[in-house]
Amino acid sequence: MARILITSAIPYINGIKHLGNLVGSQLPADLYARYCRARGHEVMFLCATDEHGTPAELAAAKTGEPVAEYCARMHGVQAELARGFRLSFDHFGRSSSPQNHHLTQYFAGRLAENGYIEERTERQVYSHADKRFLPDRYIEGTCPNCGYDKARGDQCENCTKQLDPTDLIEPRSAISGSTDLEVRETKHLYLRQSLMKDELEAWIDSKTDWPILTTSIAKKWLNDGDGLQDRGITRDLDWGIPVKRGEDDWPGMEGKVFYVWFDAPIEYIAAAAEWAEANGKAEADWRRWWRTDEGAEDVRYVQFMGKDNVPFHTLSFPATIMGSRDPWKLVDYIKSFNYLNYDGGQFSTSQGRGVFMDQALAILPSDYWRWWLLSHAPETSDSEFTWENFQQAVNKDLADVLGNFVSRVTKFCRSKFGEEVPAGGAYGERENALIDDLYIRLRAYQDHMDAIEVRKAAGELRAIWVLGNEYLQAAAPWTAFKTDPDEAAAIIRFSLNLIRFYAVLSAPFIPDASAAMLAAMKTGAAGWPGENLIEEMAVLAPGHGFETPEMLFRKIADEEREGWQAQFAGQRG
RNA sequence: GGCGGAGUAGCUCAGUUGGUUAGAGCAGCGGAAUCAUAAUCCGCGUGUCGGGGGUUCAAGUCCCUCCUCCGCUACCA
Repeated sequence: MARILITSAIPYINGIKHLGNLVGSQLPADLYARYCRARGHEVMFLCATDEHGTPAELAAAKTGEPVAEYCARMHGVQAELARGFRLSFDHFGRSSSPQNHHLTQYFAGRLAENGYIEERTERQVYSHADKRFLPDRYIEGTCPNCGYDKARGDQCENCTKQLDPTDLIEPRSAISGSTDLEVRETKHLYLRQSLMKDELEAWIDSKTDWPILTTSIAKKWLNDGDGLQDRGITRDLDWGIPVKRGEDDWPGMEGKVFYVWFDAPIEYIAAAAEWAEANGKAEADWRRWWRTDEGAEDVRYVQFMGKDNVPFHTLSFPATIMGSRDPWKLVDYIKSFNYLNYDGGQFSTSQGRGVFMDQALAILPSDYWRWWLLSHAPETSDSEFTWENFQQAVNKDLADVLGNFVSRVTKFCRSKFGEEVPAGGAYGERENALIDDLYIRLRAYQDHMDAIEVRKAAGELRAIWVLGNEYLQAAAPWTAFKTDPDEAAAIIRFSLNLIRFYAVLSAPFIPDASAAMLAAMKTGAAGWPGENLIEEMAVLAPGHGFETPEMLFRKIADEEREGWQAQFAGQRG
């Protein structure tokens, strides 16, 4: 029994996420959270929407909504989709919450007190037409290097040269197209990460068990060029958390807000505070997860994210926490993922390429997606979604191997013994041998889940399902029934117990199917199997009633797959 | 350009600190069975481990070099 704090990278509010986003953070985080709960650990699983920044303002402007309303609406949409995918957040918060306002301002105050904040005056491009300062990438113009006329202020996409907005010839606003631009001076706060470079490096070096993907990215940022750079943490925007020094105003910073990458990770903490408020808990109830001086000393904190988020989670956010010189909980393990590609290219939110969360749920139940995505999670390298692979894997693994096992056992029993666990006969050598095999694979499955090796865990779970079919095929109760009905009864009794066993083990991956299997066996979600699997295979005793379930998983037909291939070949409408 | 990741059977991928005939699932071929969603089970894998060179008694596994793909490169989030 341990206490495990789990956070998933918080999805940006701007639109519906695609399956690549889902498998990179929220879905594996949910798998781990469900597994940890099943093992009897106390879990706090938090996520939220990341709501601030220029893209949110622009998206809201596009729909004509006030940005706060837009974010509230989109938060609702994302929360509904999270429910659709059975993401078991203890709380799905919002980075725009009052709790996050308070905490973000608090952290800024503490950092300032400790000398980690510096005011710098810099020159940025202001657009009169848009009435806003423009981030570099929102400025377009002609590249001085290659002449490309849609070069962005940060980099030319044509010749890949890094640019400064002032380098551009005939610069214009990418938002309005206006050329009425002006370079203005503006004052911003910088987080002096460079002062914490050694401290951060020592901390990273102590994390010898982290994935290489995680530590190599962190070290690159620590040592690249002149080393870790200070980072601007404020912006000239309307939508965001007003810059304050704790409770106090910050002279000279009126009308400015914190930069999203400062306030977004703090939302991990604020989400716990939101959870407390939403559930009528006390302050101490959430602080025991986050303050090592208030009960979090024994908490293990695990973060899930795509590789693009690693620098912020290995450096900026830890710098924020360390710099506060408060005993806030630092992350213990960072599980990072590569990208999932779509049919030969990238998933793309901006281009609407690929399958998005709402579209996926409209096509098939969440378990199908959960199973495929998790069993193909891009852990060691980028991986690829193709419709053929999806169809084959889902049909074979879920319908043929698991679903059909449940079907053949329950239907055979119904026709020969009725819908209750049959009495008679006894488990023998064959069952003991299977129990030995199950035990070995169960241990391997648990080891992989403990290590958050998602694909390997999925492979082991599948192998456990296969053991049932192998057993049934070898034991052949349909043959035994003709000469020795008691032997057939024992085989089926064992098999019915296997269904319950599978339901328990499979729940982290396919929670709905697991619940359907338990309901069919008329049993509740009992605990995770212990060391003694012989007892486990006797939970459903002779006479225990069950229902022959409806088909657990239907198969994807070729015509359907072809239809979806065509439907998703173009851009999202 | 710099940094990082990847390139292993038709497909998707495993391959600890270098060590017996390089593995799994799917697909394919052959067989068994007929309880079941025509599902299941058994058997069958010589693939230049991206190319080349080197270290070693021994390399997919270490070193060098080249090629290809991808990501990041700090004001997108």
